[in-house]
Amino acid sequence: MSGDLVRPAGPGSGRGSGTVVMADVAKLAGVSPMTVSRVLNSPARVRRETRLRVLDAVRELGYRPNSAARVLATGRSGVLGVVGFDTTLYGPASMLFGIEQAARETEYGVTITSLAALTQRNVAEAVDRLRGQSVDGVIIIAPHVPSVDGLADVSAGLPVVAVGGGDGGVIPVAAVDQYAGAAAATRHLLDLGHRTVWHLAGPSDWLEAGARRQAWEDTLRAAGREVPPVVFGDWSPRSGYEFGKRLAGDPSVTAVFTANDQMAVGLIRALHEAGRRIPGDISVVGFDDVPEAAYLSPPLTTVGQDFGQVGRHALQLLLERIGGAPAEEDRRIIVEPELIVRQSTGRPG
Amino acid sequence: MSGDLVRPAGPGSGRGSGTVVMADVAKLAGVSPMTVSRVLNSPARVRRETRLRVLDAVRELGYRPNSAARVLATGRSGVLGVVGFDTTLYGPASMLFGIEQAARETEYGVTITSLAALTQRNVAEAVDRLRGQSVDGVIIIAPHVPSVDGLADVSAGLPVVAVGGGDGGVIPVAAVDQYAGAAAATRHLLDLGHRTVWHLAGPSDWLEAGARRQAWEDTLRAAGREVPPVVFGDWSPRSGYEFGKRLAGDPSVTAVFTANDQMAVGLIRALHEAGRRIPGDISVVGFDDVPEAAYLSPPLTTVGQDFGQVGRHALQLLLERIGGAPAEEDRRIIVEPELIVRQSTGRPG
DNA sequence: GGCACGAATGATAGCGCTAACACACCTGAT
DNA sequence: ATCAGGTGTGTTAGCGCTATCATTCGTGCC
Repeated sequence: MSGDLVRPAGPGSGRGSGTVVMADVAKLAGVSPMTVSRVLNSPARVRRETRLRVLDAVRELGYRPNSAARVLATGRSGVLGVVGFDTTLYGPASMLFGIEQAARETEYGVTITSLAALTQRNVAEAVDRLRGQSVDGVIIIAPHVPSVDGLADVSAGLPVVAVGGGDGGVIPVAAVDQYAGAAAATRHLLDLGHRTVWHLAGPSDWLEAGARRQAWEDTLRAAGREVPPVVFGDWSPRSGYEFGKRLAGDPSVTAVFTANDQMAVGLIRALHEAGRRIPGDISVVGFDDVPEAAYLSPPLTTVGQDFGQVGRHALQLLLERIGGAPAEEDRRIIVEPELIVRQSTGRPG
Repeated sequence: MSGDLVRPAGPGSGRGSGTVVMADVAKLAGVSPMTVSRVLNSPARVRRETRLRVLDAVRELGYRPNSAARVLATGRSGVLGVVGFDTTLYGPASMLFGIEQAARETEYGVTITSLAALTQRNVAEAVDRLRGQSVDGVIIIAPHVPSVDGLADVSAGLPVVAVGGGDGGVIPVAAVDQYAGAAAATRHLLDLGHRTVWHLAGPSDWLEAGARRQAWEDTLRAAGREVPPVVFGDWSPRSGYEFGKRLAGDPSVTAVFTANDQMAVGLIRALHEAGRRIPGDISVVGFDDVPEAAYLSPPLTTVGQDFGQVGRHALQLLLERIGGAPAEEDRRIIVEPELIVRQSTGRPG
């Protein structure tokens, strides 16, 4: 402390009690700062007696290491970035929660950035912003075609994994098997005896929506059934409602599969308003198994996804990468969804 | 790495993962690092011509400032911490989203920490962890009695605001007027002609749940009505369902107010199963106005809260504090909720 | 008893950035 | 010409921590 007449305004400038730094601990414990650092980072390399003395000093002074300084010195931050999109939707929100939970058990912090619009540009920018914050890795919850496209360039040198409906490719992905879930839903309706199944898809540029739509179509085709025209909703109950109003007048419709539960809610509302009974007149299957699904009127048959598990897997993939695992080609973990049959589906007629 | 030649990045956007630092930019622009710093932080102090030259160099090299170094030098991080709890619930999730949205417009980043259990100890620990990450301030979404208690000590020297149902006190609070919302809901039912109103409350240690319960009780008392026994749920549809099964057998029950929409969904399900009609036999009011509320069967009368607005206000309060506004003044911003009458409520009998 | 050898600790030098001051260089008034 | 006062830029010295090497000490060995 030579020129302490002029102190740049550091964190907690002025107040003596405010900032306890490593040197303070070192002095109190009668060791060098380096030893304090070692005690905190690789305790095994310090003699037991010394270590205890240092830890006592840490406790007595209430010392907390300054992470910015640590980052600067090591290049590692202990923080992961998560890029999300519309985190009020049940899926993304659950995903975020799952990741945060999983991260907590590993001593990693989580910084989020959500996007207003999912353009490739935006995603690139978000990743870059996170890079500026020295995150050790990034998880992208952006099950969106344009956003995942060409992500590889963006991530140069920074471990990145995607989560959700990812098509995979260059970056590792943890996801639910959307195709299997949607196929099961469609087959369930056919097995009940419905001649064919209508589908309200999610936005066409969402990967998950695409996979569900494809599975629905393939399943109908494989069974030799007619494939009704697809309609694209926007995940909202309102879009389900509008679709429902359109379908309600068509007596040939006996089964509908919507790409998420919220749209199913809107759909069912419209059908009810039109006097159609569920499942008496029309069967409905959703996707997600939101907490309310079991308690709707009628309780909704749907496809359950374990978001928490996907979050954990995504984290695991990311840690592999951070740990310097070979940038293995096409690494991915797929979680199987589960068809949950409740009372919104039944035999036709 | 200091003496390295700066790879003249190819024509395209930098694929160069080699870290570009300020000195590189300075060299390329033919100025000192300090000038680069100035261009980035207070552009007005640099001559226009120089500034443009520097910005060109920044672009050409794809330079991104290292935030850790900046934090270390300035003591400010440009990152806010958010302490959350069970971010899958609609309220907290919306809150988080609102805050993140608002923060994005101010160039602040957001780091979240969610808690498994809301004890005072945990909250203190979370705040401390965030402090270690040099956040400039903290927003606590923890509408929970024990967690807010004694938060003042924890936050010594660090700006902290609470959001949600906060009772206020030492730390500033942005919140929805829970009391007014619940009072309006209860009064609505009385105005329709119901003799009294039953209530399914939220967990007793949530501040919001307490305020809603109190308003319900006060409103009944003020109207000279009998106050039925309170039952405490856990916000889940299941707890609403169980309450509903209990109430279904009692023909004297004609109106119920549940502390959130999810519980209302469960409640309605149980009543339907018991053959009670809504609102014919029993009227139901929820709280939150989740997106599905308008499309349930029947569409749910509920109390809408503008979480986005609360998030923005919380951020505003926090920025006031960070900007060095005079401390504790029992500062708070209250947002008025809105009763949204739909079809789950009607006249009794 | 002198030597090599490992374990424990200390000294030094940055990580990349910015606050504060120092130093040009330019005006315009004297 | 001379000086005050500005403007634009460079220089220096850290922010708090850790990597690296240097140093000290104890130990075993021939």
